[in-house]
Amino acid sequence: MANEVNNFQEIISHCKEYGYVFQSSELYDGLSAVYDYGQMGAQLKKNLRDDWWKSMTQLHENIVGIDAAIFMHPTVWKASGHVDNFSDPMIDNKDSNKRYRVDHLIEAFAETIEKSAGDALIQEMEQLLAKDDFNGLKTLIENNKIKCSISKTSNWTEVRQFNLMFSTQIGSVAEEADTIYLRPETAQGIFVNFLNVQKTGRMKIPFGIAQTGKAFRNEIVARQFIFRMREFEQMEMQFFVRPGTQMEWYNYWKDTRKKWHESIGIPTEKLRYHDHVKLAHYADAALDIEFEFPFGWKELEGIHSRTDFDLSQHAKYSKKKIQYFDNDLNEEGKPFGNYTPFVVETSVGLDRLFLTVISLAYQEEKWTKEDGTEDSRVVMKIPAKLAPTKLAILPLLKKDGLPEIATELMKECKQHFHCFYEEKDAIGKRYRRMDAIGTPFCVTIDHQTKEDNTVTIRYRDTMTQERIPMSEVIRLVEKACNV
RNA sequence: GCGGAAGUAGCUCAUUUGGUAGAGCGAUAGCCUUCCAAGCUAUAGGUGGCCGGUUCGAGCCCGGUCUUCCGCUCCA
Repeated sequence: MANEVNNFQEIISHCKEYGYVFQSSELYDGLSAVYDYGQMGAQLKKNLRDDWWKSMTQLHENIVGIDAAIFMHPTVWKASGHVDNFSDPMIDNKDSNKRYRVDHLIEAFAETIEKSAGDALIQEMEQLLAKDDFNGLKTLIENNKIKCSISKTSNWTEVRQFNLMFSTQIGSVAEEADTIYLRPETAQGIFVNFLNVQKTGRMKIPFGIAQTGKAFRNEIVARQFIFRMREFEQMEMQFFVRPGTQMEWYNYWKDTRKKWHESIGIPTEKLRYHDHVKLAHYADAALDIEFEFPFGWKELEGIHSRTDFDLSQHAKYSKKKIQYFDNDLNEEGKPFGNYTPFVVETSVGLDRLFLTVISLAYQEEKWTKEDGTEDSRVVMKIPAKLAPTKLAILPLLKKDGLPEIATELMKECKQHFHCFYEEKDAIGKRYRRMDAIGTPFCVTIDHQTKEDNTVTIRYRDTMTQERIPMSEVIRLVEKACNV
């Protein structure tokens, strides 16, 4: 099986051709950086999500799952810092491609001119900023002939507000300024439910809350297929720990999460850690688990030690006490008592994980047949436990009672896992179609089946086949899919 | 967001200087077939990304727009 190719463009085409990923609203020319999952993709994505969910909740007694709403009280985003930190008007210089915050640009200029004129300028700027008068700000910059410090030109774009968060209005009347944001991260839904879950679930620290769900970011540049989308799905878990033990848990999750990625078939050499040098305002340690995508090493999952920043902020903004009473005894034999727990977060992008699996699975194979002619196939070597369809049931011929036997087997197998039945076209063609969508097993019903109830099972990855009793099919497939 | 390039059937492409679109593969239906994209027959599928302009006439020229790709920039 030589000449394996792994080209990103081909992967994208293949995803479309076989019903994995479509561009959103393609009928209307598409919507930039938004994608839909097709009939195959939706199932693969669900299988990934289910495996993660199981690994977090079912396999950890001290982690529970929730499903928080996308809409949240607007104050949540003030407390989290999202409103204040990421909504400043910006302007670009077209010659240097340098982007400036408008207020910084004007303030810097004001310091270079006479003080009274500078003060007047800043006062004018603040009035315009308060009114969100972007045209006025542009005019102000032009009238003062403010130049870019790099290109020394005044060739500016329009002033724009780069707001990370999408917003809409709640209620039937928009006038109340009840602006609601689509969450830019799922984490806050966990933090605001910390007390609910801890009390009703009688959770003892350390414990975790897991959640999967959509998040929305109005990215300025969103490219590279489903790697960076405006609407995407996160799978994350916030682990609440006693202050001072966060590094211990940070290291535990760093290790545990990488092992999980390996458990779904990602080779170790394609994964690496990347420690953050510059930390976000809430973190005391952070790293990415990176995967070597076809376009380079990129973040797949983030592990952040978020300290008590989030819970403290929500306590402050809600004016409610968000603490935990720890009855465990410390070295002096006294309870640890009340404290605000620290948080270690694991946050993986489900769409990125999907892309990871797809780009590892996609392979073009070429070989020389026994008669000397060339042959080839495109195969998706998706691990059996993740594959959207587990088994194809194929009568060798469309007559002699073979379809009847195959249909009976189909009826039985579909109770256990996703199957696909096909009697059209030559057997080789059907095998290739199953290769293309990543079905790991095909069983073929032939004339011998009528004699002794055996079938041939054909393995996707090796293209080899063997004869097994028909009664063994379900057990064999289930075993392979639950590894 | 800035600069550059591209857009014709599901896919890959053709259509000599403007004269209202074709092929291969694929798909669907049938025939034939005893295990890796075989063969035969038939059918479906395009207002040439979209809008406008020039022209007697535009897939082809011009403008705008949308989407994609490449480079730069950004990514809490």
